[in-house]
Amino acid sequence: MKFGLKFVYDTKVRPRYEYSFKLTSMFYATQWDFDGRRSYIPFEYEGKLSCVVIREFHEDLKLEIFSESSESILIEKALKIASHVMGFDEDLSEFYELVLNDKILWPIGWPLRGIHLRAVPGVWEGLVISICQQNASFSQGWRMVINFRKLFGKRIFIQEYKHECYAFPSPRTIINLGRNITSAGVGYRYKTILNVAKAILSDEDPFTVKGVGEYTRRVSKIISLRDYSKMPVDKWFRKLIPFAYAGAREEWSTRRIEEFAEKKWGKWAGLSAIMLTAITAAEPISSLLRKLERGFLTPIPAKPSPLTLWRYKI
DNA sequence: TGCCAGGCGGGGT
DNA sequence: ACCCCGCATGGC
Repeated sequence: MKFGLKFVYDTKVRPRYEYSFKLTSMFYATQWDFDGRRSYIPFEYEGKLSCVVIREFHEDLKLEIFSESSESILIEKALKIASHVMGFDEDLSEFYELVLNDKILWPIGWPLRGIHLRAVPGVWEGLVISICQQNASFSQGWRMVINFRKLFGKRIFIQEYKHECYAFPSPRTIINLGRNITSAGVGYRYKTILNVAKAILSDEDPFTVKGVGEYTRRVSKIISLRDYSKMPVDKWFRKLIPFAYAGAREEWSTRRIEEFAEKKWGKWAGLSAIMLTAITAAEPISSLLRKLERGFLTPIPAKPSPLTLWRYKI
C-alpha cells in the first residue's frame, strides 16, 4: 500500500502572453499528465517525490503542490519546473502572426492560437523521449516512453483527484537496471539511453554521446530547453515539406529541408516542425500525403496523436 | 509471415 | 559528400 502525496502549497498564476491552458496541457501529454481539466507535473528532487497540479480558476490558473516535503526550496523548485514545462512566460505572438497565412500551420494562428509547447523538465527526459522516436512510428515511440515511466518510474497517487501518475525514472535508476531496460520495448536504443544517463551523472555533454545524432539532438533541445531555432529533419519531413509546400512528390535532402525551413520560419523553424506534427496528427507519411491531397486535416483525431495521446492507455 | 517506421554510425565508394 | 547496411521491437 502506497501513500499519496500530501498537499503543501497553492498559488495562482497568470500566463504573461497569449495562452491556451487546455491546448498546451494536451500537447504531447500522456494519460498521467492531463485528465481533461488538470495538468499534472510529477518530478523527483533530492529523492523526494512531488507533483504540481494546475487547473483553470476564473481568469487565472490555480497551481497546487503535492509532495513528500514542504521545504521552501522544494516549493521554489516546483514553481520553476511548472513555469518551464507550461511555458507561462513564453511570448509566441510573433510566431502566431508568422503562420497566419501558412499553407499548413495556419490553424496555429487561429483557431489554435494560444497553444504553447508542453516541455519536459530537463535534458534527460528530452533525450530519452527523442531517442524513443528514432526509427519508429508515433505510437511505437510513445509506447516506449510510457512503458519506460510505468515500469521504472515511481508511482504517485493524488488522493484529492484520484489521479495516478508515474514520474520519470532518474538516470541513476536506469543505470542500475542496465540492459534490463529493454523490457520497455526500446530495443537497440537501450545502449544510447544508458550512454546518456552515464554522461549526465558524470557531468559530461549528453548531446554528443554515441547514438544521439542531429535529429535527436534538435528534438531534445526543442522539448527540454525550448530552443526553437533549428529544424529537426527526419524522413517524414523530407517527404512532407516538398509535398505540402512545393507540390512535389519527391524526397528532399536534409540540407534542402533546412534551407527551406530557415527561409520560411527563421528562428521558429524548430517550433514549426513540432507544430506540424500537431496539425497533421503525426500521421504516417503515406496516409498523410493522401489526406493533404484531399485538403482535409484533423488535428484532434480519434486515435493517439500529439493532442490526443493523453486520452489513451497504451 | 515478412515486412517496415520521424535514426544512427560504421564502412564502403 | 554521398550510398548502404544492420540494428530490436511490435503492429499490420
